[in-house]
Amino acid sequence: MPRDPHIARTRLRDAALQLFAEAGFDQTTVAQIAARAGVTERTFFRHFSDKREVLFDGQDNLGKALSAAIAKAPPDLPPLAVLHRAFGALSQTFEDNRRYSEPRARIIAQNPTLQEREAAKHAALTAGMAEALHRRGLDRPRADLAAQTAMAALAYAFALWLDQPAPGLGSYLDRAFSELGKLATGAPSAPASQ
Amino acid sequence: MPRDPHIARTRLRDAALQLFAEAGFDQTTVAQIAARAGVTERTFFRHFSDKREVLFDGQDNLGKALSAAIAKAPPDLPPLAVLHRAFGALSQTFEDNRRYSEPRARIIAQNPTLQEREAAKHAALTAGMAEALHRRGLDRPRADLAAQTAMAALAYAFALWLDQPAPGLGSYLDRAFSELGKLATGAPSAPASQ
DNA sequence: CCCTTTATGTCAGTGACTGACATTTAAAGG
DNA sequence: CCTTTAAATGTCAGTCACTGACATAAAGGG
Repeated sequence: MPRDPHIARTRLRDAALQLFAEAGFDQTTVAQIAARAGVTERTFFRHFSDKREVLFDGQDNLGKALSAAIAKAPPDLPPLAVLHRAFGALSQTFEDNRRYSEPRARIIAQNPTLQEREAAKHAALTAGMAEALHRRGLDRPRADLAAQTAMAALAYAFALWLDQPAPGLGSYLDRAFSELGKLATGAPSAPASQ
Repeated sequence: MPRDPHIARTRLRDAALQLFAEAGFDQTTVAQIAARAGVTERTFFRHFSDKREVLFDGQDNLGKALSAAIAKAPPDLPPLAVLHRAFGALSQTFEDNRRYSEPRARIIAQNPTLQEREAAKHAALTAGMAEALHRRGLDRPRADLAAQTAMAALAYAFALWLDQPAPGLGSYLDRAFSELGKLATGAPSAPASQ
């Protein structure tokens, strides 16, 4: 058997993160990343489908974990409650990865094409969640709607948590899902925070 | 003053739509689009920032119209109701453009990078709506959450309407926003439609 | 008819990404 | 210990999206 592909992959990921942070995404070439990782440009593209993808490695695992958590939830729970619990079950994983999430978020914030990729990843994650809900017996349109709504709540909570880790992602999630119910009936002119 | 740029732009848009439909997005080169439009490749990139963007021409107008509709809504309306009305006000425009929406949707459905761009456009639209809500006095977090929730409802209604125009986009919108309220409390195992 | 403005043409160049084929590595089998 | 073998990587040529710099052409005003 050949050399361990995990080594090259990890080195490529680290090299890319460093270079993007140092010089910016656009100013960094794939050749530079490969050189720092000690491999060839061609090898980079064997591990990552394109230059952006190196920043989104491991998203698949997240999707699978979410689907599993959704499948395990009690069968008579309302859809949004199912998703709320699924997010809660993974909040510790997010806490553990905060070290990587932070610089990554800074890089992505500075480049439109990366934001595009992130939006697509969110959409894929959402579709996976909707599919998991559908397997529980919810019809597809409602499953889509619930998944998208829950992803909005997650993004809400995640942004607050990135800015200020204090009470923990779990608390922010509780807050976000609690806000959801108030939107249709709540005060139309709540005091602007900014 | 020089020749009318609108002519070249329109010809490029039409040529691209034709070629994408005939041969697919990946199999079509920008040089081919430019040739069919009777201009140079360079001119294509002066009108559209990249190859994908030609399929999303005019999205800015949509965003501006939405922001205007949101600003005009009665000040004491709940956020989701404001967005529901704003969508309704533009539903006729969507009906008028159905001829283009349909082939466009088919092309986008066959290419991941185009779906990526669409996700990004949705995100930008959502951000614009949230900004408009914020200008009405809603705090930013709640404005974001409301905008994202409403976009989920719009996507829901739009998909149903693309599949079957029958009762009109307005009716589908009413239905989508009505479903929203039921998600948190509704039946967990509604009969699967498929 | 000249001058200015703006759209387009021309051209050379960079860098992302791919296909085809050769080469190396590490483990399994004898 | 040597051979075999499959997976991982290297090499190389090529396409195509996209860009910067400079030249040219088409209105429209004076």
